[in-house]
Amino acid sequence: MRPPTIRDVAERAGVSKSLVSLALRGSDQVRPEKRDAVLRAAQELGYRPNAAARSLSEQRTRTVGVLLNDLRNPWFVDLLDGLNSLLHANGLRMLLADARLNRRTGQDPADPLLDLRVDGLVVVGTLPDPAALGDVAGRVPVVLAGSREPAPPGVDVVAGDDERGARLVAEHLIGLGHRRIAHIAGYGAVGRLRRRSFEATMRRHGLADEAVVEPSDMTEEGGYRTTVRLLSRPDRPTAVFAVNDIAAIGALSAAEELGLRVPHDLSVAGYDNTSIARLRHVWLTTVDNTSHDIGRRAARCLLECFEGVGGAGRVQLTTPTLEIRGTTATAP
Amino acid sequence: MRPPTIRDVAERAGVSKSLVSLALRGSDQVRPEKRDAVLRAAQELGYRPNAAARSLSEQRTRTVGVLLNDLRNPWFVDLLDGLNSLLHANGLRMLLADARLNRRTGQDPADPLLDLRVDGLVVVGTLPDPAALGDVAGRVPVVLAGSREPAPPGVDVVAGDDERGARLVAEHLIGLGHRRIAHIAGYGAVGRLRRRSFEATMRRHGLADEAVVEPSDMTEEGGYRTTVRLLSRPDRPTAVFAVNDIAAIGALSAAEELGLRVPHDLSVAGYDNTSIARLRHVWLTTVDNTSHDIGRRAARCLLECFEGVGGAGRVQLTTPTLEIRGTTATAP
DNA sequence: GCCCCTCTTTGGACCGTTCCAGAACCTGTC
DNA sequence: GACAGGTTCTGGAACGGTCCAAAGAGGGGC
Repeated sequence: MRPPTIRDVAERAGVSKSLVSLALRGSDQVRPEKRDAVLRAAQELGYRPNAAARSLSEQRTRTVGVLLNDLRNPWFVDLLDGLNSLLHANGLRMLLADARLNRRTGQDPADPLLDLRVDGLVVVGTLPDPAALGDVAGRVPVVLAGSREPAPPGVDVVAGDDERGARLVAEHLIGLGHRRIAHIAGYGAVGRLRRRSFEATMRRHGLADEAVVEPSDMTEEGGYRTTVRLLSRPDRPTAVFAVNDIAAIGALSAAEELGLRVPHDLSVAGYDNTSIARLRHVWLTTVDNTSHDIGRRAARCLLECFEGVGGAGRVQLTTPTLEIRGTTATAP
Repeated sequence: MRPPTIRDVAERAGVSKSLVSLALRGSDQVRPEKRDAVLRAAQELGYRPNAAARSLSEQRTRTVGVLLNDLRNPWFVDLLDGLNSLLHANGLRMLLADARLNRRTGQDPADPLLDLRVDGLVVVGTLPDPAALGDVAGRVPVVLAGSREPAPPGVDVVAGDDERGARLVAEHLIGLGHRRIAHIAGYGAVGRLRRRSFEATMRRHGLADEAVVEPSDMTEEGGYRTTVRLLSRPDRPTAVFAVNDIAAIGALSAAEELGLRVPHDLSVAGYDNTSIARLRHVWLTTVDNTSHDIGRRAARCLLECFEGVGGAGRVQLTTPTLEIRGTTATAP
């Protein structure tokens, strides 16, 4: 009792398998009555084309692989949404893989996707091992989305403008009268850009000496510990700008624990506008990266690659906006 | 410049393609020197077996489809982890699909997975349209994980014991001296079971008249609104048990807004032990569903189905545990 | 009636694997 | 040196689609 094949449909409709193939793909070379007969037969048998056979023959899978670095930090959800909407409209399906899940096996996290011969690859966020991308990029179009890691030649990058976003936050805090402002920094390209832009903005406002920068690992725990350190200094900052929302949440906890009220005694800002920042209980001032737009652009990039246009190693930046919520206020 | 095929490897190693196939799959029928020659040739050419061709020939894809209902609520992350560990150990890959993303197209969200001829399907959480599963279950082994929706015949179910979990929460609150306890209820099987068990436990402790139940849509917004309603009653409850963590977060916001301190004036408990509940800033008392274990069991179910054993429509329940954190305390 | 042209339809090759029956190659025995 | 019996290796047939060259059907003009 195996699933019906195109030959079964052909037999039932009384035509050749070639005609079934033509009819099912909506060719206008087929006489209407035959087309209807084929469609009816397919319907009655519950026929579904076999994707493996099709991609073997077509030499393409109509599938785009999406490599996520960590499902736990849900900042990428909107990005996927944007990506999917455009890919879907072009008859492509999306295959998700979690780099963290496959990491333990020692092989490249993209391997399963490459075995499946995906037509393109979207790498979302910062990868554990960006070097491995070089090989991959030679075989299949690759787009980096949401992170500005240095890309191998020929790989397009779509991401938010981290420098602009960090500047928005810094200027927002300075505008509120804060002078002593701390930055919980992160790693990778994202961490570096946000940090540099924060420092530059402080300098431009003559506050170079008031800027405090402490590194963190971009987790809640890291944000917490870093903030405890920051707030224990004699010259305590009145505002903290965290490299991402998760670290900002850690900062909130630290403030709370040390008896400081947010935003009355301490202002806190994050980055990414994750769903956590939008929780009323958190209501974190943060930067919105227009992730949906990033996803759409990444999709467009890939589509262009398929047509032989793209792949020029372009870097596209989207313009982030500041989401002012409840964790920032005028300096005490 | 197409990727090398098994024939290219055969030519380079000076053997037939059949032998390459044998050698690459680790057969012990191959003389060591030939095996090494094949492996070297494959390595040099950067050969990767074509998954489409293989599954066409093998009549199986070595792939399990995982249908998620919503990536936004990250309670399923541990579940995936458990699922993946066992599947991976058995040479199976995991393919994620988001039911919500594909919903807009009107087709069944499992369609892309079925076109790919996945060997099995794991449905994670409550589906928008459970009826559609009936058809699918006839074609391919299906396991429902993490939700106790009524399953079509032959579909196995693995989930946490919601009744037990809800009882744990109710008894915890009662033990803390709370009498007037509210439940923010949800929908679906999960919502019904947790609610019933809450009510039964209250009754068993002679508190049937003190139990207040209000429905919600299991979102943060819903939890917020429901709690505002609850706390505006003349006979205000001193504890709130929410159907899930997200709704509990909404409850926290409502309490905060109405000037009630948690847990001093109001105790709040959730369900699922999501990463949000673990945030220090939230530190929510909640029920841990042992999701990792649920994932492993779901994987085992599928593996049994592949061997013709399972598929008996069994229901397996795991034993949840109570995570007591900072949002519950003795009654005021 | 014949030829040509266009519109439909068809058989067969091909995509890259696995699987299987049988060929080729050893090794030892008489 | 022939033969048996085991171990290695190979060619060709699947698997289920797409694609293409060519065959068939119809219609119009002579």
